[in-house]
Amino acid sequence: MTKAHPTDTSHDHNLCIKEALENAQKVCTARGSRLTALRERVLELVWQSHRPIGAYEVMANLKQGNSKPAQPPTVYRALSFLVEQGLVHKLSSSNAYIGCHIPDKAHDSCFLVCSNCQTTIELDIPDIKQSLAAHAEQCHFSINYSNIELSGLCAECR
Amino acid sequence: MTKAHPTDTSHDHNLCIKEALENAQKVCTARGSRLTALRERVLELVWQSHRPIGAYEVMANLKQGNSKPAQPPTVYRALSFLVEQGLVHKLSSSNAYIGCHIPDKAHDSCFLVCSNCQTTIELDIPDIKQSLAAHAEQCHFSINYSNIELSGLCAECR
DNA sequence: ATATGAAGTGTTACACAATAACATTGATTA
DNA sequence: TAATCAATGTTATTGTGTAACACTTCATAT
Repeated sequence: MTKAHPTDTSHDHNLCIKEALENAQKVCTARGSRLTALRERVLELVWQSHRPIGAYEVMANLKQGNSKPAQPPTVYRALSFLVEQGLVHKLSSSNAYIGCHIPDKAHDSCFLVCSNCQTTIELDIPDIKQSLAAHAEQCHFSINYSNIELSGLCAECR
Repeated sequence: MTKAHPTDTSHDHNLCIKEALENAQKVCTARGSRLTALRERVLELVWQSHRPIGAYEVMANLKQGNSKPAQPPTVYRALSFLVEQGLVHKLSSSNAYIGCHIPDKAHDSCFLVCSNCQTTIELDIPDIKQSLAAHAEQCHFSINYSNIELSGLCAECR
């Protein structure tokens, strides 16, 4: 099931961020990968945004905040790391990044992106992946990675 | 069902292209939209490519061929028109365009993209769309447009 | 036929997205 | 502590897409 969404005023999003960062640390140490200060800061910025955030937006926020400013390659490297680790997903239809709620286990997700407010919900839909794999198999095609982005209107906006 | 793929040597792809162009004309006149010379030429270039083709690649091919050279806005406008009309789909994960086999009726598709040879198969999967809509509805989300891109290995490459 | 407005295309310049290549710093480990 | 590799800094460039305005072509009504 999906956790409360950032725009959901009924929850403390700061706590949400804090949990995500702590969880990320746990995940990384368990894997022997390093969540450096920069990477953690970028992850924090991604989580702070209430909608998918672009790389240049992350960069701008780094400059504004108390962090050391960074150039595009630095930001992209941090984001790539986070995506590799499954801590963050990239939405290719908007070139934007969003924090992952279930970074522990590898998974492909399905995203519901509101075309009005950009609020984005991540769904875990194993049954659909099964079904897609079956369809693909009929064409003798084997799926490695699935990118599913659905746009429409969220509960608030419709 | 899916038509023969461009890389399938058992079929005459030129015929394929010719049919697609004729069909496009039919569709457009039926709708009262105009498939101009430029738009038709761009559509032809998209179909000629044996894999999804980028906007700048289309532009380069226009310059090379006997067509009048064109600037980016011109090419993007033509491509946008073709996408609007459903004659062409855009793959957002690769910023590339591919001809649609079933332009007559509005539909969202699912694409199987080979990560080795970029061969791309378009699947029509109404059952999965149903299922996705049902999942979305549980979050009070209504889907307008679905973008499903699956990468993996095609029959040839695996 | 021809004026008129809308749709389409041309052109220039620019904004946004991403990476190549190389220098430097920081963290392990022999 | 020297050597090594991972991470970050830096500069420059490539790739993707659009804003804004000029010009042309097409459809239609008069």
